[in-house]
Amino acid sequence: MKIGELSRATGTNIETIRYYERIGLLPKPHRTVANYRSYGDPHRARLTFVRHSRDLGFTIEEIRSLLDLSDDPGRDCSEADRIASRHLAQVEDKIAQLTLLRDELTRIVGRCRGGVAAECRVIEALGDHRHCASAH
Amino acid sequence: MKIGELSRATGTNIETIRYYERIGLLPKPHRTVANYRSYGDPHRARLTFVRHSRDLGFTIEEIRSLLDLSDDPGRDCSEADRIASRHLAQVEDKIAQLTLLRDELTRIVGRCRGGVAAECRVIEALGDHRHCASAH
DNA sequence: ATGCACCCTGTAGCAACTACAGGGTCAAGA
DNA sequence: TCTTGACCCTGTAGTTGCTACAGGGTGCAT
Ligand SMILES: [Zn+2]
Ligand SMILES: [Zn+2]
Ligand SMILES: [Zn+2]
Ligand SMILES: [Zn+2]
Repeated sequence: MKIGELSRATGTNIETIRYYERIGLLPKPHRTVANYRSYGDPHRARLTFVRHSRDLGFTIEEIRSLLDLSDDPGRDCSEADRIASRHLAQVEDKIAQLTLLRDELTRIVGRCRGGVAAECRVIEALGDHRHCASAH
Repeated sequence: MKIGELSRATGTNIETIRYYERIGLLPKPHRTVANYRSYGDPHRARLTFVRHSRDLGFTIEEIRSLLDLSDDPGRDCSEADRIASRHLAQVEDKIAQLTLLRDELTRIVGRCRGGVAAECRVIEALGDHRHCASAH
């Protein structure tokens, strides 16, 4: 399989595939006589794993650890669990933080009654955190 | 006021202040004979506006527009409202997306029963989106 | 005079890509 | 046979919003 096919098969940008190879996340594939990259099913599976993990918000370094783990089938899987749990906690933190932000923004947006910038409550609120109802 | 004082007064890293000046978000301040930056209250207010807007998640370009608006007090403020509303909508989208992610991660993390990597349900789930209950 | 805190410029690094520029390869159609 | 177009290659630079130096200068106290 050439890089364009792998790209279509996994929904990954070609440049991204080459990027993953450069940073050592994907192994270097064989080359054809024309120096084209040539991939097999294990490459496809690995890239699918990477893309899916990225879609779930894992960082490249986390994915690197997860791949190391899955390359070593006899190892204890508790590290995978730890990485995923920590990531879940981060997502929960982020949701909490964005929820505060949303509430504050809702309040700010709701204050504008139209008119000129000098009297705009949105601009006023942005200039002074003391108008805010919570930390953020 | 020297840059260190402005930094403490606004809770902004010194390097960040110089960065904002470089990209034209803050005006160039006067310099002392020793070539030190010298700030006044309007600078402090502007930087406070910038930091608070950043804390609320606005991008630098959005802040640039908001500052342009507040520099021109007679202008109609509807653009400020539009920028803030659009940002609010983006935050809401992000929350929705992260909530889906959280649910999926919760499901994935809950599947691990310990054991070796070869049989780990977490690693299995990361490798195949078909194990997922929703899009993400 | 010497130490220390502070300031200066300019450049490079971070994450995770994305977008070229400038070239090579290959199969199909006129 | 020639050419067109789709594909591939490498290498580098851009994106966002900072942050971290390196290598120097300034100002005040001891
Ligand atoms: Zn308004
Ligand atoms: Zn606030
Ligand atoms: Zn497991
Ligand atoms: Zn999935």
